[in-house]
Amino acid sequence: MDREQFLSLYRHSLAHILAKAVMEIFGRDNVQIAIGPQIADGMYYDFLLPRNLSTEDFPEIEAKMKEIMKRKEPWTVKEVTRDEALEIFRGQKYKEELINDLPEGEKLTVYYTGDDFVDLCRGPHVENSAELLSVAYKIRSVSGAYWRGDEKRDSLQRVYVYAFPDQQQLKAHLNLIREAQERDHKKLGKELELFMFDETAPGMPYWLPRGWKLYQTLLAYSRKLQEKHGYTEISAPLINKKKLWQISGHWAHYQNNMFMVPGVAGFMAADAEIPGVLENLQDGLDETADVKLVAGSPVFNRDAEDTMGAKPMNCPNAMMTYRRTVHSYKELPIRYSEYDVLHRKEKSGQMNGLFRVQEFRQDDDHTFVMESQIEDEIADIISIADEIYATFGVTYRAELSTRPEDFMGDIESWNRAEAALKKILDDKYGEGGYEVNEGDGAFYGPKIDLQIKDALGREWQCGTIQLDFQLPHNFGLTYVTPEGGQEMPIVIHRALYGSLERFIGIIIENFKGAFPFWLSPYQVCVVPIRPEHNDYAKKVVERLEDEGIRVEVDYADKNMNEKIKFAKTMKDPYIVVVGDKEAADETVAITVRGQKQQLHNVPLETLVKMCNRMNASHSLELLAQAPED
RNA sequence: GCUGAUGUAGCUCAGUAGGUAGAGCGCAUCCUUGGUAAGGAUGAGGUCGCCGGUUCGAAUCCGGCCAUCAGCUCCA
Repeated sequence: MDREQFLSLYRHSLAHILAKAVMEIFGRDNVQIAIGPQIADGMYYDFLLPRNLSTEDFPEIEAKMKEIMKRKEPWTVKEVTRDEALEIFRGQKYKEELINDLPEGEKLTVYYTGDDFVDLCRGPHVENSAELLSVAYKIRSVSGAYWRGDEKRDSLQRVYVYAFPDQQQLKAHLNLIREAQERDHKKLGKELELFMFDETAPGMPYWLPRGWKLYQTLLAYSRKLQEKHGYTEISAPLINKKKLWQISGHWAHYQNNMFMVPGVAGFMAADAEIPGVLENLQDGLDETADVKLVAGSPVFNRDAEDTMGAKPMNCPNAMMTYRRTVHSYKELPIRYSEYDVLHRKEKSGQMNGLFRVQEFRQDDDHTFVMESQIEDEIADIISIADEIYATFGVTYRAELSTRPEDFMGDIESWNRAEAALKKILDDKYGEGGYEVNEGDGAFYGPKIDLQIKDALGREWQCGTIQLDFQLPHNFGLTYVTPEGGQEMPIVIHRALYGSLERFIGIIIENFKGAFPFWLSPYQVCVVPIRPEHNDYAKKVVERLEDEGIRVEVDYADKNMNEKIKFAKTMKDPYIVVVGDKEAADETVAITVRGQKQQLHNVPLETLVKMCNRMNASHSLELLAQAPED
C-alpha cells in the first residue's frame, strides 16, 4: 500500500470514529450525520447538532475518539440493497437523501464500527479500531457549512481534524502552517508599512508610502509591457447614473454588489413612521421593522433617475468609449486598458486582507475584435501572461470554461469561439495540458482562467480572459466592414494580475516580503556613519535617484546600528554604508539582503550599474557581488 | 449572510473572586560620536472597539451593534 492509499484508509476510518464519538456525546437520536470526507491535511465531518460546538468541546471529543479506538472494535463491511440501506439509516435524513440520490441498482456498502455505529461508505477501512491508535490527530476547528454547499439548505457544523500517520508528521504539518502564518500578508503588510485598514472603510485598503511605491511599480511594469503590445490606456467615471447599469445588465443582475448613491426624492415635511420595512430584500417577508423618519430627513430613492452606482467593473464605460465614434474594421483590434478604482460590495464575513476587498483596481482591458482576430489576440494576451508570471517566478496553469446552458447569442459563434480558444490552448500547452470546465463559462461567452502557484504550492486565480458577445450587443456596438456593412465586434475582457490588491497580497506571501530588487518599495538604504558623512551620503543618494533608483536615507545623528536595523526590518535589498573611507574613495560598502558578507570598496558607479542591471532585467535574484565588467 | 473566535498605548501582548490599567518595542528630550540587527537615563502616551443593561462600582458579568481572524458560501 502506498502512502496515498494509507492516508486515505485511516483518514476515512478516523472520520467514522469522529462521527461515532459525536453521537455518543450528544446521544444518537440528537445527531444527524452528513458526510465526512478526507481532505489535504486530515478530514472533516458535518453534523446537525442540538447546540453549537466551540473550542471547549474539542478535548472531550478528542478523548472520546481515543476511548472508542481503545475498545479495539472490529469493523465489518456489508453489501446492501437500497431498501436495506434506507432501513438501516432510517431517521438520518442526510443519509436517506444520499441513498435516494444513488442510481437504481447500485450496490451500497455500509461499514460497522463495533455493532452500534454504522456509516454509508465506499471504503475501504481498517479492520479494527486498534489500527488507528498510532495515528496522530487533532481537532483543528469547527465551522459552519451548508448541506451540499447550498446556502439555502441546512446549516451544519463541520468539525475539521488534522490527521497524520504519526506525531512527527503532524508536527511537520503544524510547522508548515506556522510558516504560512509568518508569510501572512496582513502581518507583513503592517511590519513593512505597506498598507492599513480602518473600520470606517471595511475592505478598502489605505496604501502607505512604501506600499504605494510597490503598487506604482507594478502599474508601471504593466503599462510598459502593454504599450509594447499596442494597448492604449483610458480612464472613465467611477460612478454613473443607473441608466448605464440598466443597459449593461448590472442593474438587474449585480445591484446587490454595488455601492449606490441613491437619488433624493425630497425631504420629510413632518415626522413619520413607516411600518413593514424589510432589512434585506432577500430575507423574505417574515422580518420587518418600523422605521422612524424625522422632519427634514432626506428621502432617498434608489429607483430615482439620478441614482448613481459606483462601478464594479470597467466594461460598461469601455463600451461607451468605443461607441463615441464610428469604427472601421481597419482600426481593430482596439485595446482599451484601464486601472480605475472599482467597488464591489461584499457580504460581511467575506473580506480577507488584500485577498478579498471592496475597493480595488484591476489591470483591466477590453479589446474589440472581429471574430477572425480572436485567435491571434488571445495568443498575444497569453504571451503577455507568460512574461508577467515568469517575472514573478510563479508557474501557472490554464482552465477553459465552455458554454453554459443559459448561454446568450447564437450557437455558431459559440462553437467557433470555443474552437479558437481550444486551438490556442492546444498549441500552447498541448492537448490535455489544461483543464476544461464544461458548461462553466459565463452566459455571455467562454473564458480562460489562469491559476498561478505560489512558493508554498498554493493556487490562486489571477488572470482571466473572457470573450463577450453580450455587452457589444447591449450597447449596440458596430464596426464598418470592408463591404460597407455593419458588424458587431466581439469584446475580449482580460486581466492578468487580476486585482492589483490580491496580486500584491499573493506576492507578499510568495516572497515573504523580501521582494526582488526591481519591486522593492525602497531598493537602497543609505546609512551615513556620522553626521559628517551626510554630504557624501547625499551625493550617493542623488546619483542613485538620478537613475530612477528608489533610495531612502537617514541623516539623523544616531547610532548607525539603529539605521541598519530599520533597513533590515524593512527588508531593503541593499544597505549602503558610507563613512570616512567611502567618502575619500568615492566608494560604498554594500550589505546585500540575506547575505552575511559585505561588499567593500565598491565604486559608486559600480553600485549604479548593479542597480540598473537588476531594474532593467526585473531579475528575481539580488546581485550579491560586484560584476566583472 | 452562516459557524467559531478575537478587539486593552502607534506595534506585540500581560491584566477576572467586578474596586477607574501594566510590560517590551516605538516616540520625545538629554547623554553616548558609533563600521553592519536593539548603548544609557528621563518622560509623554490609554473614553480598555461602540452603545445599552446589571451593580454602590464594569476592561472584567449580560445584551445589541461594528470591525477583524479561521472556515462555509460567493468571488478578482
